[in-house]
Amino acid sequence: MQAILMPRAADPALPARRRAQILDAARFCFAARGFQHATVEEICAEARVSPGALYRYFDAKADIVAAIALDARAAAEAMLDQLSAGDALVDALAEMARAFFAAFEGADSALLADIWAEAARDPALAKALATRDQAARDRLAGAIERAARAGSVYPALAPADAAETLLAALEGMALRRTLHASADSVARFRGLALHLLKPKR
Amino acid sequence: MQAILMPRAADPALPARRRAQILDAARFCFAARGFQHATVEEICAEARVSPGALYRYFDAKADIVAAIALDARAAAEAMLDQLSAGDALVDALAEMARAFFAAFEGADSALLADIWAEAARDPALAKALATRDQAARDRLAGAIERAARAGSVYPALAPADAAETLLAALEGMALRRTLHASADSVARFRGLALHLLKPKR
DNA sequence: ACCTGAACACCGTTCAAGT
DNA sequence: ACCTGAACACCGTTCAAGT
Repeated sequence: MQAILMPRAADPALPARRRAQILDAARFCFAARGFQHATVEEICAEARVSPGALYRYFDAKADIVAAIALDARAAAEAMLDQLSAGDALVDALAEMARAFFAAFEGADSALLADIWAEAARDPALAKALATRDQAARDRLAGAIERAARAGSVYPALAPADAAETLLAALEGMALRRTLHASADSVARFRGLALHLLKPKR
Repeated sequence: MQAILMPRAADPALPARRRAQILDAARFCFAARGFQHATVEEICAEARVSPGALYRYFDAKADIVAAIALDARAAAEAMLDQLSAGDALVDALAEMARAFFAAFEGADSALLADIWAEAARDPALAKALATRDQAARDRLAGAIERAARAGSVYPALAPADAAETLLAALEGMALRRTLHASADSVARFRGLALHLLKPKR
């Protein structure tokens, strides 16, 4: 009888597994049919769960969106972790730009804009993004400062300002690839970094 | 009888008037309740027309959105027309940035991101935006080139590249204001223009 | 020609019922 | 505890009927 009133805890890893299962399905559906166009029903079918089950793990479709949006940006920003080696900062930045643009290419191109659109109307997502962004900015500013101290670059701006300006340009260029799918965005970003950071050679 | 088969054309200005009436109402509703949150029913109530009437003038809600998005950008980009006076190019650019940021402030902050999100999945809007954007870029590049020829700036990049980079940074900074409502975006953009254009003094 | 408004289709979300 | 799936509420869009 106690066994009924206080049932043994079922698989404690189940919630995490279900979440992953749903997120995977959502990623698939968003990539296939676009971000707002994919329906909860489709996600459920792909994840093989009922709507009721989905809503047990996420409060709303927007939450799924937010989780995936954060993941997408985190993956693209992970490049910034490799920036500690101060020697070839500009090359490392160009590589980061390449990775960032690639992350939001093709079917995912709408995702970048959608993240901003969601953030503009969802304070919780905006806050989560801001936290992540602050970390990215700090890492970039730190890399610039170290390189400057080592004498390998002569930044035209304070490290924090240079970092913010570079990230803004990166974001803007990524968005603008929607209009003119210019293959030279990476080169342009590299050129900007070059002129803002003025490396030794 | 002919009068019935071929009725005299009613007020030929009516379609334009109705469109303006609906767009005004939509602008009001979007500003009040946000962009995706405003319903067609609300817009109809505000414009004092029935849904059927609205759909006579617009094929879909997305078209209303697109029309307003284009208008908003056009207004902000109109600043670029004042750029022909080559003497204080950097100051003029800073003023343009201020106007651009102001256009997408507060309730309209989501609008900027929504424009990009819509463009990413609506080729027609993307094309319209691309055309407008090309014109803006050309005007900016022209202003830079004239200033360079006059010897008042010494741009670090080719005019076209400088223009594209500046517009990308402008866009990115405008978006990033969603995260940190930094009041110094204008100053930062001015700093970037300064370093890319290197004015005489 | 232009409009109305009820009806339709669709989709995010909930909840009573199951195991 | 976890899940199902029918039902609900809402909203973009259409269309038969009016003038």
